[in-house]
Amino acid sequence: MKLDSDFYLGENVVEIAKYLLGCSIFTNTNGLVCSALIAETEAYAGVSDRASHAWGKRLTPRTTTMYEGGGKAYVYLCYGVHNLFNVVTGPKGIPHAVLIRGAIPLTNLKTMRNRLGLDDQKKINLNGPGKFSKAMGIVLNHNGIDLNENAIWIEKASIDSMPGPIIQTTRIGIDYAGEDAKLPYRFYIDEYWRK
DNA sequence: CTAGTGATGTAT
DNA sequence: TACATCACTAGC
Repeated sequence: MKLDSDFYLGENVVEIAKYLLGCSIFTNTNGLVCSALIAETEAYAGVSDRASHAWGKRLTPRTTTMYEGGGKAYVYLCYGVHNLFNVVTGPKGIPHAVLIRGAIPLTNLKTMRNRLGLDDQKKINLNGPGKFSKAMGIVLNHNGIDLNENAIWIEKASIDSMPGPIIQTTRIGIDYAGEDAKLPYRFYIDEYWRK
């Protein structure tokens, strides 16, 4: 069952980032459906968070999606190479987002291997936001799409996919954010990887 | 450790 | 119109 559309409208982006751990994310790209279990997330807390693209109420062509209200996909190109996927959360006008940083492959591993250029036997590692998006077939065109539709969606964790201990720590790759780089807005499921 | 990548934002 | 920057990854 897809997450309720009201869920994405929640005010507390940090709580949402944590809750998304253990949920399943699905993509249907060019008719190829893949799914993975969300194992690592980061919260970006809107206008007051120096690490956020929307810091200081910045509203640009790129960040418009973040202001459109929870339940949208915010996808942007990082380092000219990687399509990073975020879940927009919060009420309309509040540009909160959760970056999906890592996942465990669940279904259609063959398609993921093809997209990653891996051999048949090789283990698929989605331990990084760029790799996650690449394997799932998420590209810039997905920016702004509705997560209640059928291109990308998230389902609630089932009882038997409930994760073990969750680690809460600082975010990656945001040294430019000054004091806000110390905020404990990153979450991951301990048993899947440690970094 | 370092190079590569190109859209995006900000300043001319 | 120009230029610096970047929520990363692969390969030493």
